[in-house]
Amino acid sequence: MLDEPPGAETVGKDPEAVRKLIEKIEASVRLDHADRDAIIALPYEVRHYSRGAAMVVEAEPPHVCAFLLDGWASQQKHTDDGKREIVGLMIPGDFVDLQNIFLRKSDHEAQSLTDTSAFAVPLRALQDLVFDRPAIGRALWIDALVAASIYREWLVNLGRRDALARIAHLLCELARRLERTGLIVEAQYELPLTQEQVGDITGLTSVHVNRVFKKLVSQGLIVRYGRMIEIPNLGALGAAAGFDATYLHLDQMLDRAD
Amino acid sequence: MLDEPPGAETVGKDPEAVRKLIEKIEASVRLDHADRDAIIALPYEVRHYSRGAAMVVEAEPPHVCAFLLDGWASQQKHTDDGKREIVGLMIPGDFVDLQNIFLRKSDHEAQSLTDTSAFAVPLRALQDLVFDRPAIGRALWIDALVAASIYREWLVNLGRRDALARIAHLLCELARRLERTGLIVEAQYELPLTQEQVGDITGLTSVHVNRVFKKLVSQGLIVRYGRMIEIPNLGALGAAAGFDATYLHLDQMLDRAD
DNA sequence: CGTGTATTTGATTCCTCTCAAGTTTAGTGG
DNA sequence: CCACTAAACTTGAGAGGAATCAAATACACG
Repeated sequence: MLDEPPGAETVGKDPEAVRKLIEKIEASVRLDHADRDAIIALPYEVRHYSRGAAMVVEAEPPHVCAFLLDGWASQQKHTDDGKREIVGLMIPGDFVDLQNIFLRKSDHEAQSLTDTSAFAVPLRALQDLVFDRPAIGRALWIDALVAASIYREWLVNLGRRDALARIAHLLCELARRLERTGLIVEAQYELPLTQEQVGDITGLTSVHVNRVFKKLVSQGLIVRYGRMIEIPNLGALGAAAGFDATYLHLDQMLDRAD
Repeated sequence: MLDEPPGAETVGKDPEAVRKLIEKIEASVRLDHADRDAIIALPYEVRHYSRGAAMVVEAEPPHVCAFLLDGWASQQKHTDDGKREIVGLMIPGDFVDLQNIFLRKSDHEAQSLTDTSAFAVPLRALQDLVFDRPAIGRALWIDALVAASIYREWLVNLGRRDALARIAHLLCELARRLERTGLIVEAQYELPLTQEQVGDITGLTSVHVNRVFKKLVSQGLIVRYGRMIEIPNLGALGAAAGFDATYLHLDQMLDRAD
């Protein structure tokens, strides 16, 4: 059905994956039977991507939108002299390419940061769903707008915070986002990013990221076990970061009476 | 009909304003008669805002979405220690608060940078329009997604470019955006921003912005007459900035055959 | 024309980068 | 299962770009 890019392997159907997508959408809007049936009727494939595989290719017309079932992915752009900036992170439960749903070509690329599996839907089918099923359309709007809100907060992070606050802020954000997916256990989570990638997110070099990590550890704000991060006191880390979770719009995820 | 915030003055109806909104939407999608009638039937007010007036208030439930008819506006956020970051710029033809259309409270504030006039529509009416008229819904999706694309490019700007390239990039972007609105005359446009505001966009101090401006002038990349900026050679400035206009998705603005 | 705002300029400091090298970890094949 | 290798992490020294502090000049507005 869909062409298969390198690094991706199609594994076919999986009712469990459909259930996860419905659950995700129902976190922000109320669906009726027709809405759920429309999702169930979506043409789709579950795909596995190996670490580092391209999920969205820049300057190409996007054909597929992927809902992340497992693993992490990133959006990134490059300057003309080859420097990289990671402009977005996607974790399980996020859409990888909703940003391209109505655009003719992608202004960025997306790749998997770990081995990932995703629910891939042809763009055309998703576009139709947005207009045919208003409740689903609203959920996708909300998802895209929250992603934009995160971009705005990252702009503040890069523009107005020093290196320590930037990294602390990133760690706080990930803690709050992973919490919702149940990926936090005893204030710990795995951060599947190299220090170079953390630098590409925060506008720093990997050398400086390393120094800041050590400083965060020495101040007792985090504990590291390999790539596991423990945040013994999220409030303290948040204070160091100037973190305020409003921009994550977590309240959108509760049931809304309208 | 709508409550009037301080600094804003409602001036009532204006058929010319409705025409401009329709024109803007028709730049990206094809509308039929019913679509146009739905826009004409929108409840709205034309409002004037004086320079510095709040157009969107942070943490408050947004009630109105404004389409900018004249003047410039900005989106901004603050760190907990009071530093400001301007995360978005709106020029005539942009929506001021589309980012909040489906969110319960705003994560940022918006204010006018000059005296402005805007076409203000109650959010509820705009939400209904998105679902009742798919063509209009698509146009608003595109607008929101292009705004998000600009956020991504600004992230690259802050994370990976030095001061000179950052400011050069901003000037290139504005040149291309203003061009579409006919606000460029003989490679010149008015930049209604103080150097402090340019610093708030680019993550720099006003002192350093001043020095970079002088450097851009001494290199012949720009000429300044007060707040008029002349770009004698957009290609040269673009090269200094590493500017690539793809992210503005200007091709979305042509007619699309689908 | 006075007054507050914005711009300009200089001197100094410091945060982060760059360059360089060593160490640890993870992955691979014999 | 261990040796080998590449990638990732760590540490140090020195350089540099932008911030900070301070003050003077230019400009807009009532």
